Amino acid sequence: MTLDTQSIADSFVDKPATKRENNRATNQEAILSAARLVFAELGYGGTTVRDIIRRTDLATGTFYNYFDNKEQVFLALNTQIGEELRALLAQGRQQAETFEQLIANNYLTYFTYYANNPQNYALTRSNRGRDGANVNLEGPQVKAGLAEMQIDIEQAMALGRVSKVDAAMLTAAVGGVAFSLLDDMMQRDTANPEAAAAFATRLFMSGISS
Amino acid sequence: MTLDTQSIADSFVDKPATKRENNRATNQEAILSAARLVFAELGYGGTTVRDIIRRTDLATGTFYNYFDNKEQVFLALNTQIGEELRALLAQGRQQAETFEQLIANNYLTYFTYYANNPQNYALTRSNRGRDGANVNLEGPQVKAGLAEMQIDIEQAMALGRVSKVDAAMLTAAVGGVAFSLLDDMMQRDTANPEAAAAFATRLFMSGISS
Amino acid sequence: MTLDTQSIADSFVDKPATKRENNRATNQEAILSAARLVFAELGYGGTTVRDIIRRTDLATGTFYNYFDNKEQVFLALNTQIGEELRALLAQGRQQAETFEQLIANNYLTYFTYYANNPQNYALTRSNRGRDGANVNLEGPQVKAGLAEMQIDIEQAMALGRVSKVDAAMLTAAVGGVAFSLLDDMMQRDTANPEAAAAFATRLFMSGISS
Amino acid sequence: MTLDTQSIADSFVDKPATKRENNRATNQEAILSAARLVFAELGYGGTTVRDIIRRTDLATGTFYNYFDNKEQVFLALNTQIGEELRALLAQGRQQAETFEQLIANNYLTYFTYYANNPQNYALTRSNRGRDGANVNLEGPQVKAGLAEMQIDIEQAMALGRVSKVDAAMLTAAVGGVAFSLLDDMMQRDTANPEAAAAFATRLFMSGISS
DNA sequence: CATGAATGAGTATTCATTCAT
DNA sequence: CATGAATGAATACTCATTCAT
Repeated sequence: MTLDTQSIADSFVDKPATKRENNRATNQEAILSAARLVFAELGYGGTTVRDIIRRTDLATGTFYNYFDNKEQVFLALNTQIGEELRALLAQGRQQAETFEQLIANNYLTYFTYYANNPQNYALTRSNRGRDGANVNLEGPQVKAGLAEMQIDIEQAMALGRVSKVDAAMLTAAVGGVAFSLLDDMMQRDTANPEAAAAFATRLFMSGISS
Repeated sequence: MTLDTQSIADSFVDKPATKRENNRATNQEAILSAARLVFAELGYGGTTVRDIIRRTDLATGTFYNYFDNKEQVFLALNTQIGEELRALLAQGRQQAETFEQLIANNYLTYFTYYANNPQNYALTRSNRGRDGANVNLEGPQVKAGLAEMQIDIEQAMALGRVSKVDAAMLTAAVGGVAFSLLDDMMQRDTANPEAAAAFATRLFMSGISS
Repeated sequence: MTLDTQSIADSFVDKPATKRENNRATNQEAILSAARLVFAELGYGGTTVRDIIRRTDLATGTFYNYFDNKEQVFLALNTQIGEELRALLAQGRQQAETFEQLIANNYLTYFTYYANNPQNYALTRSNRGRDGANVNLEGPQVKAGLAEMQIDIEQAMALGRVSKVDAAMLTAAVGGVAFSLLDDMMQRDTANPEAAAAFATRLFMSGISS
Repeated sequence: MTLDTQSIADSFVDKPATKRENNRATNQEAILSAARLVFAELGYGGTTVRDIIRRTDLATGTFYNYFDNKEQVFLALNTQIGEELRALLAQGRQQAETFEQLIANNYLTYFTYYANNPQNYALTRSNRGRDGANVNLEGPQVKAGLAEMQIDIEQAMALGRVSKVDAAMLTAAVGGVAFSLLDDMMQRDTANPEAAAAFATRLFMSGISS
């Protein structure tokens, strides 16, 4: 976290960060960091702004200098995770030469990411906004990620690397398996991303018939 | 549901309910019905008891003559749907002679049920607040349903009808595909349960490799 | 209790109690009896009409056929105890030939009554009305009892049986000692009305100077 | 109380409170002051937090910035009075050289205190709901005060200044007479603490026999 | 900008009382 | 008269947000 802040500050090379700017970045990061913990613990609905600010050495009013309300912090947090993860996934797809590699890379990346960031897993699982949207399946980041994957899937179909089926359904299925196997993996005593990825890949490549 | 209504109607013929009993049943149903709508619209966390009874011509206090609190109505609603659906699914599995039939029957039953009960779909998609639990994946009814399915899957494996793989993972995958294809189907203009079921079945039987 | 009801019914000799009249007396007594217990347990403020009726096999609505509200039952209960006790006290005073006897008789009667009726003691201690009145010291029954005692005290003074002091103060003091020694006695493991009465009598007759 | 006010005023001179600190003290006092009035009027049970805050120009939520609930304000109020009074009483006993002086000092202090603070008298007379406890006789402050007095009484007995009797009973009697004579005094047109104290003292020293 | 007290709308729940049956 | 469900006013308490310092 210190690293992040540092690097953000460093990027203003020309006009070196004044004390104030530094504080601004620090405070914002402090709020995000506290929010990540609290959302993971109490869930979105159960979390209050005061819960977040309490885990900070800031005052309640200060929160509103950085975010409009609870939803915005939550969004920022999810955007952060989403972008990070989507970048990793896209990279994995680009390096794939076969459809199987594409699938395998993506699952391994996905399961490994959360196995290494259980904090973010908990956050992802705590989702829900006033509108009843399930961020797990419907959050803007997830939608974006699935849309990107669907494009690559369609491309693979066009290239004949995979039999032509309903691309939307296939994408949905890939996502659904990802979510459910992730849950299965995370509630086991020791997470085994490789096993989960292998299972999912085999399923998509050849099914499970005997 | 049609059956229920019918049997209620029948009971008026044989043993006419007193006006009071009648009223009691009517009110209970009114609350449940209103709750179904509101939960679907606002989600579990976003729903207040007042929201529910506002959609009723009953007084606030009356709510508490029927349910202890918001959670209890939600539970009642989900139990109702869950039991109904699980019964249908179990029946479908029992009638299956091959693993493919088992999978196919279940998916068709599942997708058809929600296609015919969009109201219940919306409810199922609304979720829990406080504890961050996602009813879609973790509600007691869903858990029970998946547990039942896992038993049948293990049996199929024991009988050699399907290759032996990690039963928990397979069950999770079956569930994940169900949820994600359901979402995909429901947000299309016209739901096509047969297509979704066929897609899912083929996926599990032979994968999608070209 | 059965005796009471019986005797009330018996008093209508000419027009022997119909089943309904009998029920009316029975129900009223059932409510009073339940109320006595509940008030003693929960205090006046903590008691609800439903608490009372719950200890009865009557329905909520029935309560209002017998009493206007909680306060009225409470009043009825206190009136009952008050009249009973006042009668005993008056009798004791009438039999006294000296002032000492008067004091002694009254204290012994008073302490003995509550020692034998701890239920009523608890009730008496639970007092309070919406107006903040302390029934212990200010309830109408207590006021009446003290007024009666004051008359006898004034008479004793007129007869020269006791030195002339402010009769109101003396009456208040007699009452205050009664209440405080009663509390002291009731919270001991075994109540000793004789000891308490002896102490109080000696105090009023000759003080406690060495 | 005069002293307190004075010292608060003094503190403004030396270390002028910030406007915020000042306001905080003002609000706290406003709540306590309003509570004193309302409790006196409606009794503890009859008082609601809204009743208190309504007599203030503060908002409902503000109450909870200062006190956890109704009970806490009540406690604060009683603690305040109790400590003040107990200090005065203890001082009076320490200055006494004979048992008569001890009794006389205490009664005079007690009656004078309430004669000068009728507001506090009313508060003291208001009482507890839920548990049926009578603050007049059983509040923690009163209990503490009586316990302190009992110790001094036992000491006086040990020193032979007063005949040995049951110390608990004697303490209870002293308390009972204090409460009842206080009530008697306060409901007269003009309170006469000296007369009440003289009466009580004489009673305890030599009784009232002719 | 930071602070943290003040605000007051909002929510769950209770309970005395009424009234149709 | 008995019943017990319906009523809705009332209460305690929370929390997002504002704003004077």
